[in-house]
Amino acid sequence: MDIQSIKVACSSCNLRELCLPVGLNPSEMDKLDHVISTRKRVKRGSALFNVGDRFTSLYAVRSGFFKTCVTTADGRDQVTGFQMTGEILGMDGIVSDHHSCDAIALEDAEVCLLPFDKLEQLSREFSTLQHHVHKIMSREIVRDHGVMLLLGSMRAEERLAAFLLNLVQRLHARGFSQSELILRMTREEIGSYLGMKLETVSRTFSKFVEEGTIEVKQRYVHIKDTAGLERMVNPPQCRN
Amino acid sequence: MDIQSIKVACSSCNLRELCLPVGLNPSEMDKLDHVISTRKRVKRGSALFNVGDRFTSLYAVRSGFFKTCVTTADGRDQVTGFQMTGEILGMDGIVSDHHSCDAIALEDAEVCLLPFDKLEQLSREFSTLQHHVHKIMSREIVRDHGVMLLLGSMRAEERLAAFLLNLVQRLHARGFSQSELILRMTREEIGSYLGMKLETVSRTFSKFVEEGTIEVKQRYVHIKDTAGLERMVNPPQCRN
DNA sequence: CGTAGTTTTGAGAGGCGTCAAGGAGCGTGG
DNA sequence: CCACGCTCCTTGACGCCTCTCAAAACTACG
Repeated sequence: MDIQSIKVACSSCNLRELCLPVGLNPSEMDKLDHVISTRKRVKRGSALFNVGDRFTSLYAVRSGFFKTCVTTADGRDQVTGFQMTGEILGMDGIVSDHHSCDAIALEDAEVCLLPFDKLEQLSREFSTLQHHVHKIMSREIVRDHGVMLLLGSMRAEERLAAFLLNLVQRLHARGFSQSELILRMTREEIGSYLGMKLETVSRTFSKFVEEGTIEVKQRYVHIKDTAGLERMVNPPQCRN
Repeated sequence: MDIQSIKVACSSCNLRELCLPVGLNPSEMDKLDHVISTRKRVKRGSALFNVGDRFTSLYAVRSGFFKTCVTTADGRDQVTGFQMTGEILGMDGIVSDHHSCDAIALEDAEVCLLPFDKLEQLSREFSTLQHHVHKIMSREIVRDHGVMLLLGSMRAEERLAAFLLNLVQRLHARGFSQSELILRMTREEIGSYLGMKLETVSRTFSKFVEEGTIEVKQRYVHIKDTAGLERMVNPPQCRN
């Protein structure tokens, strides 16, 4: 059987509570199964799609970890997000029928293809799915606004604290620890996402370690003082 | 007649080439007219919606100028965008049924209400509108990614140059000059959007004036050297 | 014409970037 | 099993860009 086109079904997927099908009833789920039929493997370091690729479908991360990034004419690039299990990729491509960012797998990954024309067609048939698609796009917009806030008005420590808290929170929602995580990206990629240089990321990690807030061993991070990180992001007593 | 609920029609609106109805045929436009029936005036300085307000509809800017901004717990806020004629506001509210940012009119404004349930209903009836709604949301996502790039990897001069170019380009698409504009926002609001302090914004304006790239008189800006600004954003010969 | 809001400009400080060197982890091949 | 090289990470020294604080000028508006 061709590994590139495994037959799959949302209805029997253990991610259905996280992914596209949340909130659908069995009959709706059944219809969705007809739309989502193929998976695709992406090797670590290779692209799910690149800037300029024709947009045909959204992708749901089945396993693995992705980054999306945009690039300037002069070669600087900016990581715009990290996507994990159950999250949806590719919405940037709808507006112009072509992708406007690269999506790179940070570890061997598998995605479910959601052909967009079929998704639209099914959305016209039942409003639950339609509204759900709208919510997913809206969530992305709200998330982006949060990143803009981070980039526009936080300092290095606050950015990294917010980043770590966001990561563990998402991992926790997937059944992982609230206090331990393995970073799937390099310091440079973290820095690109947070608008700082990799040296500053490294120094800030070291500072957190000195303060006893976290433990770090390479990609492994143990958050010893969640409240401490939260205080960094939202200083409680400077409210005016 | 109540000024708060003017009967309106997309089909006879002079913004139909910029706004929601682009690409619809006459019969589709006719259906859209049944959904979009009311306008609302918003005075300069007051809010179209605030964080936490219940989300019921999108808004199309009919006239005037808005900013949207998010706020941290400790009172810092970040302008996430400026919206002008023909642009759509409110998509942040879909995901949680409540708005996650404030939308403030920077000058007396008028918006058309697009009740979202009716918009979804009509979207299910014809795919042109459905796809168009998706495109509008996707465009917002792509725009946000651009802002993230700007905030994450550009210096003050590049940010302001990119900002001015973006503004005139959008104004030009609305029939205004390619080289002259009136800023509707304060230096502080520009700074908040671009992730810099108002003093830095002012200094950077002054620098551009000294270099002869622009003329500035308060809110009035005349771009004398568009190519010069473009060179600032995309340095041509530093490619690797 | 006075007052509040906005903008400009200056001086000084500090956070983060830049440049550079060294170290740790990991896969590959002998 | 160890050596080697590669990538990634850490740490230091220094400099610059931007922030902070402050004062003054300008505009708008009542």
